[in-house]
Amino acid sequence: MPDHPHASPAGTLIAAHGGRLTRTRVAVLEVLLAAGQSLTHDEIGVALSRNGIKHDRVTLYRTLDWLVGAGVAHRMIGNDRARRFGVAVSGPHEHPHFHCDRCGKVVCLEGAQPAVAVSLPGGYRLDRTELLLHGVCASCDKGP
Amino acid sequence: MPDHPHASPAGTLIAAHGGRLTRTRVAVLEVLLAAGQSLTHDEIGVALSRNGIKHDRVTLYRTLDWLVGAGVAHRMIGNDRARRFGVAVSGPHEHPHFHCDRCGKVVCLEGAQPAVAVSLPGGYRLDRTELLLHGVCASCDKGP
DNA sequence: GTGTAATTGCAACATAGTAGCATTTGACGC
DNA sequence: GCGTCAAATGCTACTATGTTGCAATTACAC
Repeated sequence: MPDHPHASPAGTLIAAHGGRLTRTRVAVLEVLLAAGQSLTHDEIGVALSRNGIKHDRVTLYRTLDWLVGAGVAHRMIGNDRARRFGVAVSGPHEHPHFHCDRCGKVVCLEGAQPAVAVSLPGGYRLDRTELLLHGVCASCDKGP
Repeated sequence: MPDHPHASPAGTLIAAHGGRLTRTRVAVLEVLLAAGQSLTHDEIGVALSRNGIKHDRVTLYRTLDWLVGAGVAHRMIGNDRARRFGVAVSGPHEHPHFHCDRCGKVVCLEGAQPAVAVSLPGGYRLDRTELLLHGVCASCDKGP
């Protein structure tokens, strides 16, 4: 394992949120940073194993919960009812998502959330809106 | 139990889709029609029991699958990662949904989906967009 | 180095949904 | 009405996803 974990971007990010710097946290965050897209617990677990990081299923869940609580990562629910995690790039999570109906991949779209005007029933209070685009991603569209 | 199941709106709807008219199907569809909002399998199960309809958990899943396959009902995933079912009122499911973050209730909003312009990465193909509004519903906002 | 509270790892539990298969039953022809 | 038969049901058992409790370990402050 690297002997200067504080030097990595992941380590810096964790320290900045007052968390203890542990093997699993650094590794998970590095996976998320490298992925550039949302991943399920399972995909993250596989990536950790590939990187030679021994870990427990529960620890992974708790690590991700901590990352979400610290505002470092965000969580969303896919059509397959599995939660997906990604790094929270810019504060509140106010940008559209694209969900590939073929492979289940979820990517964050860069453009800001377009303002939408919807009439809510009386008494309802709106906190935030989430725009989800469904379709087929580039890699799935090429291959069969 | 009623002795003329074909006479009910639920019975007519089922027959129109070439399905067999069974106790569970009629009862489930009646519950959905009466609800006016999306329900989880569990909520539907409770409603069935209240109506004195004996049923099995698996049968309920399969009944709901059939209803979705026949285009009579639609399915969506809530933040609690449970599937919710509702009657498909108007063909494709192209209207916004409101999700109450307090009680988890999901309601279909009547207004049509506003057109949104989002730039998709190259090679991505868009099928449909889903607009999800998060907030607190009227009944949750009143009571603590 | 030592103390201590945050993390981890394990086992058990919980919830949502699916699969296989024997039994029951709705629809249809008679 | 009565028999036939595939569709639908009701079991049991299983998978997948996620959570809880608790004892052992470990990062960090001193």
